[in-house]
Amino acid sequence: MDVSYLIDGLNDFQRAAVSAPEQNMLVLAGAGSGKTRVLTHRIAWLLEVEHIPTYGILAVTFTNKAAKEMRARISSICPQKISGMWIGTFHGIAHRLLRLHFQEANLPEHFQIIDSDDQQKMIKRIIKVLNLDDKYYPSKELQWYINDKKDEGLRAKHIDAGYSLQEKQRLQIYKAYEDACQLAGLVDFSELLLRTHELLLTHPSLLKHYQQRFKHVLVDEFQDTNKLQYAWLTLLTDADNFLTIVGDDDQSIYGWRGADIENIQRFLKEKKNPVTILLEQNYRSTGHILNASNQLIKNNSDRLGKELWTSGEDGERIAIYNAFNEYDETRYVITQIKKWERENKKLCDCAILYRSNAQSRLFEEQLMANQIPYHIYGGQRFFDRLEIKDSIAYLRLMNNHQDDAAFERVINKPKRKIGNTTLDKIRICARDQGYTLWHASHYLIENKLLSAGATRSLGAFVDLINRFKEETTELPLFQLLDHIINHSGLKEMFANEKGEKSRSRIENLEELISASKSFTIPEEEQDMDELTAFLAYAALESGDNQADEFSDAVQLMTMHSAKGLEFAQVFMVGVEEGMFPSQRSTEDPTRLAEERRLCYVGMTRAMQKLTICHADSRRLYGQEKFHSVSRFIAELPEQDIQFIRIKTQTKHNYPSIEKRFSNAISQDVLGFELGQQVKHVKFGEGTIIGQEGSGENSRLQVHFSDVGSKWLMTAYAKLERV
DNA sequence: ACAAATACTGTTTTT
DNA sequence: CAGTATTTGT
Repeated sequence: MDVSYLIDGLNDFQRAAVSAPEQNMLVLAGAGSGKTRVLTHRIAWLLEVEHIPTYGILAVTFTNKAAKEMRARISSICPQKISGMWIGTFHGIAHRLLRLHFQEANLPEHFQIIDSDDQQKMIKRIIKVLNLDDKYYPSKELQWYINDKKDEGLRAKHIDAGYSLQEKQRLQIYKAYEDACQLAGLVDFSELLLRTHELLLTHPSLLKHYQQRFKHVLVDEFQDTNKLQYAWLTLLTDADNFLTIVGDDDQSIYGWRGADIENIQRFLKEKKNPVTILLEQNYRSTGHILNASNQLIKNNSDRLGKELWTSGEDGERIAIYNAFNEYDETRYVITQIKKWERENKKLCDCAILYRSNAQSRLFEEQLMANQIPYHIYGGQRFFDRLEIKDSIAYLRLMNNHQDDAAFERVINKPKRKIGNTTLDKIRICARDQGYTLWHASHYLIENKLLSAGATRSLGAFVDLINRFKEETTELPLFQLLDHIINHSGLKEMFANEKGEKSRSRIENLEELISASKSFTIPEEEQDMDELTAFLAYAALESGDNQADEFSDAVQLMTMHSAKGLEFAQVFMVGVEEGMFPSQRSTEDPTRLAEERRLCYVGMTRAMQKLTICHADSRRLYGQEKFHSVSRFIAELPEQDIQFIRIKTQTKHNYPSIEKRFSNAISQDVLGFELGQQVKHVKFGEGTIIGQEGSGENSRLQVHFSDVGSKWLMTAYAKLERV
């Protein structure tokens, strides 16, 4: 059979990876080295050449987006083989296994997935019900604690509190949370993985079955795996089968949420005869960008070692712009974008990358003011919206009456006269009797333990849910949702809300119904009923966030969310000590190294043009902060960068200084004149010695006796005439 | 049960 | 400073 189409056009190393014999393999794939291509072609190779059946392959990713892309690309290579192949996220695959083996996993048939919001609320309730002070035990911290332990594979019973009272109480909360989830049939994100791991560990025959089935397990972005995910993968491939991991230690930027970079070394040490293949040829960026990125990342120790190169041009040098303040930074970026636009290049090829989300605000404002379309990534996801979660909660409660998280959410939404007093009674009863909230409600009603009014309201709620269930048993999903939204009072409640929100909420509800209408059960999950599959979809899939990705707009996002993307022109902004690296990372070398990797990720997003900005001063938390240039900028080699300075000269063909002094300026620039004595809040007294631009964007050069000459934005510097 | 006042807290995010 | 969370007062 001719399989040349699988390796044609690949470089030697890519080809080696794709056509390697069946073995444990590490593909160390640098940024822009054609990683996804290699991974998908490798899978096609296994199918076509090694004759692995489709069900013999398990491909794991972190995000749904990546899974979707992989599926699409494999199917474009060998369309007839795609069905039946397991491609999914860690959580998605774990969920599928738990559904298939819910009994062995000790879960109720209609168990539900809760997101971290629900999880926090559950924990909060448990802390309260245990009579612990939430001052000493903030739910957020406990949530962290619990997820941390789960990610290490530890349950409450595995942990020894020693003599620490605090640890003892934490464990008590952890335990109570575990019990409450078990009772209610709820599984949080970490639990999906932990449960699956335990399922395989405690059922050797099942484990053996999957080991024999999955001849090859392939993992993308392996540097982001945590301890539990590693254990999961190695357990699954601890037989006559193989594990292929693809990743880049230099792009590990999720250590703070448990990703363990050591997993790569662990793989090399623990797996049988692992072969390493390096992909270093970069098909994305120019020589200057690559060289500078290489130099930067060399400042990290403990790297596996990798150096990107290109056969392409050196390109333009990296521009380093030293802004006076954050306004000037924004102004500069916008000027550059306008210039780009004038060259008839596409706005969507430009990205503004920042370290923290808060930095997007000024850019939004100014882009809006300049009528430049933009798109911000990382907003709230569709299924996370309040109105959507409320509607889904009704679905969940109908599907599984014991779902405490859903119960809490909708019991008094819309208002049905069930207040805190009644709710607390239900919670306490549930705790004392070991019941779920639904069960406790029944108990309280039957034993007449509530006031007449409360009994009536609570009874009405219980009846409502039961009635819904009866009325909708035979309805298709979208009609079911439609029924709930219209008859629960939710729609009315949102419609009566004041302001813009009301309209958008109703729109979202309608979109939810139409989403459910077009929802189809994934092929590999045909065994699930429609409702279960949809609920899982709502919990695990964020809902496509970038709906308008086809519109031509400047892209704004954090450097974290830029990973995996590429843009012709990239602006990295706020590259200052204290911002990037962030203040909190500066003391700890491990975290600093991660910041550096993040910088590396940011830089390697750029294909042609990279601009790095830093501002001398910016307002932060209501205070003016003075930051020095980021050490990362200092680490870039001189021959690859170019410092941009604002020209004092009349590059825009303005009249000469003297002329401007006598006419245009004085009215144009808010009444300041050359030679005028002024006072600045921070810099003291000085003399105006230069001017540039006009109106909002005009700048004045002022010579201060204390700090020398500075360029100031006229509109923001708040200069006082002396 | 709700609005208003006050306190608090400021990386990064997917599932 | 600005946004959220919690507490307070009616």
